[in-house]
Amino acid sequence: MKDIIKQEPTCEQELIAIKDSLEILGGKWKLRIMRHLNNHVAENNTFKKIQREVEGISAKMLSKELQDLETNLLVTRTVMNTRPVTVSYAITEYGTSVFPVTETLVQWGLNHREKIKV
Amino acid sequence: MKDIIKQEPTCEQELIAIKDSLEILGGKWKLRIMRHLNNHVAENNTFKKIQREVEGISAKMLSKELQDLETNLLVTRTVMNTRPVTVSYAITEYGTSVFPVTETLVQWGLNHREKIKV
DNA sequence: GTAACCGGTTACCTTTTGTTAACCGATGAT
DNA sequence: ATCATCGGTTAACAAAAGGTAACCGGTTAC
Repeated sequence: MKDIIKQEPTCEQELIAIKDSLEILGGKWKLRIMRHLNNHVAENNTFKKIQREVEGISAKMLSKELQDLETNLLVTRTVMNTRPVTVSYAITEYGTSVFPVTETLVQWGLNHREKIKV
Repeated sequence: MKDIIKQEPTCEQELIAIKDSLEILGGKWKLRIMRHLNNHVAENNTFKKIQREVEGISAKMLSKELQDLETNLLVTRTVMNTRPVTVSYAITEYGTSVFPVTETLVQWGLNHREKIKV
């Protein structure tokens, strides 16, 4: 007699959902990269450009994080036929679903900075 | 001639804000603990109870994470004069400001699970 | 007295994360 | 010919995060 109505998640399911999210988006860099790509969605985001603008990230980490994001279909990697060859990274349609997450983190971070200033 | 109007944060400021947030809320456990305390705000959240309900966390990690959260004024620790002594952890007023963050992560996690099921 | 529960701490270890520096082949600029 | 730029990879290493197990004092139940 189960209804088709979507059930509210239980508390346990919520904690599992957070765990799932953090497995894909957790760590120091992924959400920052996602936000950057979202903020520059119309541009040509080459490897070096991302590395310059996501402050502090090393080539090795950027390479690894972009691969992870590509694996989870959040980002695409496109080799451009320019000379010299450049590679362009772009957020996918699905990747834009991460926006609310980064947005709440931005807001919380700004608010927290205000708070501790006092 | 600066206006008092609140400025939109620049892209760089946004990335810094995310970094700030993750320094306080990042890692495997903090957001899960915060969500749990938020979901059980009316209850007596003892150490053991939290440990049972935030699945997989060890005493060591729970102890450390709760201390970190307390330091950042997101959680309070209260020793109850029960016998044997129990300790009750509660989310602070300020701690509830983290709710939007956990909420977007819950939603994203649930949605992602749906997506990869297909 | 013995065992179990509460709320942890400590030491030891592994895994993950991250850094630095060197190096690669290709292209383009001098 | 030489050097710089792009887009990385690799190796060696250090630091941070996390897990496991033993242990602590105190209390209560048997």
